[in-house]
Amino acid sequence: METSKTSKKVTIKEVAKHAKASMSTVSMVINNKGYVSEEKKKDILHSIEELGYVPSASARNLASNRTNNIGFILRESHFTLSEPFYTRIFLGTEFESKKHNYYVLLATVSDTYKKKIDTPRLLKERNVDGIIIAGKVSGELLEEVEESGIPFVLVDYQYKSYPNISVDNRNASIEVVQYLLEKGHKRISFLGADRNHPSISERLEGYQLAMMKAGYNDVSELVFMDEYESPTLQTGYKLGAEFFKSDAKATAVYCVNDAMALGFSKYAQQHGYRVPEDIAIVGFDDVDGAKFSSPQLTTVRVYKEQFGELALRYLTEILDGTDKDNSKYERGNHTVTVPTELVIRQSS
Amino acid sequence: METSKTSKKVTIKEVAKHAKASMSTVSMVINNKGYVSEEKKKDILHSIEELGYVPSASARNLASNRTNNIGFILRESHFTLSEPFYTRIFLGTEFESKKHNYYVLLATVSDTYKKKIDTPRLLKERNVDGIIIAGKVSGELLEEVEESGIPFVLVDYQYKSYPNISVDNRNASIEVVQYLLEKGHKRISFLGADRNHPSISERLEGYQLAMMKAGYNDVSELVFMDEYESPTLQTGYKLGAEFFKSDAKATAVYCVNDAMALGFSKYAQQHGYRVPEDIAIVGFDDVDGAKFSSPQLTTVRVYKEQFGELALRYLTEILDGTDKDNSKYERGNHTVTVPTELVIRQSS
DNA sequence: TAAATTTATCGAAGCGCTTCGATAAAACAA
DNA sequence: TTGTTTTATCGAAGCGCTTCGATAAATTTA
Repeated sequence: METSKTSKKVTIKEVAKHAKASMSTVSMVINNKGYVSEEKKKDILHSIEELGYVPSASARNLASNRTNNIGFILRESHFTLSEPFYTRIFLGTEFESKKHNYYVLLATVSDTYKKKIDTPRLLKERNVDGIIIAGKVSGELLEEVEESGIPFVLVDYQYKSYPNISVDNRNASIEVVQYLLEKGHKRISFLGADRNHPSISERLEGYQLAMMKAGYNDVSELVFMDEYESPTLQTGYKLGAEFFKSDAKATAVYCVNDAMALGFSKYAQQHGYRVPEDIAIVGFDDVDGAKFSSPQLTTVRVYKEQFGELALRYLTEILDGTDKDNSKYERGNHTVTVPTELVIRQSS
Repeated sequence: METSKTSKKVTIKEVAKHAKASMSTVSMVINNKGYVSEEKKKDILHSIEELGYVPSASARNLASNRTNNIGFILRESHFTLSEPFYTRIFLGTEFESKKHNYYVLLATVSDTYKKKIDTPRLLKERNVDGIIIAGKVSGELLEEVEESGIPFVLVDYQYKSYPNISVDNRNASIEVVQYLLEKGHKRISFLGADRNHPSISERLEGYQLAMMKAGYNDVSELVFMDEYESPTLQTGYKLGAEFFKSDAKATAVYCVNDAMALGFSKYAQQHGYRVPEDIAIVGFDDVDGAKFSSPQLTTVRVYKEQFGELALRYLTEILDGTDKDNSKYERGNHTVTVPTELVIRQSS
């Protein structure tokens, strides 16, 4: 690409003149649609190179009535979490957006979302073609987005039958249990929290399913849930106390996430239990801390970037109307599932 | 605001008709410029409300030759750091951007930036009015941005005499040393790393200055630097070993950041030194971990969100040409300084 | 009181694209 | 061969705004 002599902006008109074509033909080449002969196309492409032409986003947007922006809505507290889970998802979206020529506009919403008052600007101004909503957000917001008519997908959260990208929680749980059974564990506990969170209940279901399949029909005394707490390190620690005081007598614990696993592990070690000799521990998420804990935590890895990528891809498919092929979506037609991987480390 | 009957988009034309004014007058009201009588203004504002008019971003941008976007450039690795330092700065920018009616476009660049190849799309397409660059980035990138002619400011990094927002490192250091002296410490050590990082060398200078003022003219045996390492937990741990083997005999250590402080603290405690009884420790940054460590870390708090806010504000001032009043910028005319706060906890 | 300036309003051009016919040549069918 | 359909190209309208004069009334200045 030659840098043009003057730094004046090159327009499609000049490209057209240079390539001895009409503006419309140039436009067709740029957008790769309509009928253009190979020669003409080559000429035009060449002129574009030569002149260093870059289309003006605003002009295209105005003319085509699209914005080329995707909104990414996230709760503020989720964004600044020290574990960069959602940050990574956002990054994945960012990456993928380049391929599809979208810009991603981030909008954080407060945890106490109020309809009409806190409406993200990008929604109000309709400055996006589609929206990605990550993590659990207020139902009011979801309804507002739906009312707007702007296509959207949820990531790592489910609500009604809105399209969403989710971790394959059930299968991941089954895999964990099977792994633990193969390791020779007879009694495997489940450590959970907040029952309202879809991910948690799905993980529990997967666990129950796998246990049942292995002949354990009643796992109730093996399940430890702090149903009204968030799945944090503290909750894990607390449940650790309950666990060791109970007569669960499990030799392995499957924790609903890494934070809880780390909390549980801390309790265990502080009270003289060796990990994994006395008690094996498996977590979920594969946060950074999992690899650096001692012992290093066996866990289910979730590919966060991929999560964001998939969300964007799914959304663009909806936007481009290439969403026909629902066959590839695994659970029903509104959920896309991202695979996980069991990462075996020292804690099991 | 009434929701219009049909969900068809309301344009400025309809507002004009409704308010019995011309499009140009409506435009002037929206942009708050030119001459418009109070009554007319009221009418127009009323019509805007009534029709639920929201200006089309693309149309304004095309007509006014601005984009209303601000680019935020960040190294990818800085974005996914588990300590959300830059993430918070970004968030601050996001917040402030709402007030100024800008959208923030994030562009992450790889750590091995290659000119022309890795040029962020928003730069190539010139889809921003101004750019914020956070943290240390490749000089090539900086030059490319400069060449583009798009106004920019650096955040938490300095390069040549480009406009930047920085922590007031010198004064913060002085405050730390004075605090420690008042606490009765006679020998105060400094723990640092990577000497090329402007922040680190400034903190060292501040330390030296304050010590000198207190009558300690030669602090060389009190300073521990791993000049070619990054200021990480590991580096802090390593320097801990050096420190206790040396004959610095300091009773307090001022660490260049929290990560190092935590590493140092870990070494100290593992080797039987009590914090703060045997050795007082002060960090820098006030990361989340500082509050949760044991003992809780005394540190210099940096207001990350404010950082981002200031950057955006500074940039908009440049863009709007309201940058005349340089008097408020403290060190020279290209650096804006954000204040810090000493947070006293248990480690000192 | 006349001239100059400020205030108020409007029409129209134009920002740089996309897209909708119109037109015609080339390819295919009947 | 004649009619259809497909391929190729172009001109022009128009997307929704901003902004530049033009015009004129109101206000200030000389």
